[in-house]
Amino acid sequence: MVTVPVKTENLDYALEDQVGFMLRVASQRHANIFQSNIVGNLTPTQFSTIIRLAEVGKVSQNHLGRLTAMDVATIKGVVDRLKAKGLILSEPDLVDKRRSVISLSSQGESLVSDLKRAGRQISAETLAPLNAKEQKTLLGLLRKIL
Amino acid sequence: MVTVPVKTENLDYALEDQVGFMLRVASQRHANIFQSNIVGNLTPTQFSTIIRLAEVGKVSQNHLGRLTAMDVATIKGVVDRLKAKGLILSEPDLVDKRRSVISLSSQGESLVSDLKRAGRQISAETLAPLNAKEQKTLLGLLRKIL
DNA sequence: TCAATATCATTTGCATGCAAACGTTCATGC
DNA sequence: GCATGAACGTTTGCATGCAAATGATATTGA
Repeated sequence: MVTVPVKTENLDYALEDQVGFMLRVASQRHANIFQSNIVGNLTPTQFSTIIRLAEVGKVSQNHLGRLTAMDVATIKGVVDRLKAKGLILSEPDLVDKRRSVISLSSQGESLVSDLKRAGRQISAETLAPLNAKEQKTLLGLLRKIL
Repeated sequence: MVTVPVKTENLDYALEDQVGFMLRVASQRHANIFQSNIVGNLTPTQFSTIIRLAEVGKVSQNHLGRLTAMDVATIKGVVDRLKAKGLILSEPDLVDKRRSVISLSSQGESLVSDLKRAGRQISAETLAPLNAKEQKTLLGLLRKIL
């Protein structure tokens, strides 16, 4: 009988079973589904920004970033592009001179219900491989690791 | 008694409950954990590339991209940066002149077990809010929507 | 054989996504 | 009142991530 030394750290590491890898791949599939269902040529972050603005009305740019889980640099780029598309407005805050107040334009407002409809379809399609119970379970578990 | 028309598409759309939004936020948290645990200043895609190369040895660049769920343009950038760091090698394929054959350098090889150890830690920390059963459930459900 | 097709790698353009540094403005506490 | 620190928005730099176009090379099927 002999004992064989084994480097345990080299065994059992399957990249495709790691949560980070799976999150990346799942995000890719979702992005595909998003792109083929979305209206108005919006990206996922642009979509989230419009939806949030529809909920909260006027809000400062950085606060809008926090409400949509975006860095200050990221939300700035998103806001710039949505402004260029005419979907949102930005005005200086007269009380706090540091702030820009962001809001939906009427053109942005008119997109909201179509966007919500598309959003529902996108979520449904992404979760289509799961039955109703599994869908709830997945969302519940994902919520715990945010 | 009157009936009231309701635009159903405007009700019940909670951004934070959509699978795409949750995937994005979960990926952000994972990226944070990754960054504070990884060795050698690698990014997640660079990490995946090294791990896969350690598994498969020599492989063409595009095939390596498929093995790591990366677009041809994305894997090219990752390969370029890993080459610049001296962790991988690329040589022309003598049989198929279209191909570049990618492999780990000895410096890259020597990183692998530390990377796997870090990878295990990163996955564990990401999943730490869940108990063992929940972790298995989440990974199983994620696998179904890839 | 050889034309149609597919694959490989590259490049460009656009859009996240984050860190870090910066100047401006505001709020707090002494 | 006023210094300290916090928050706001901007900019730069780096790294994904994908679509689309391009040129070179292989494969195939008639």
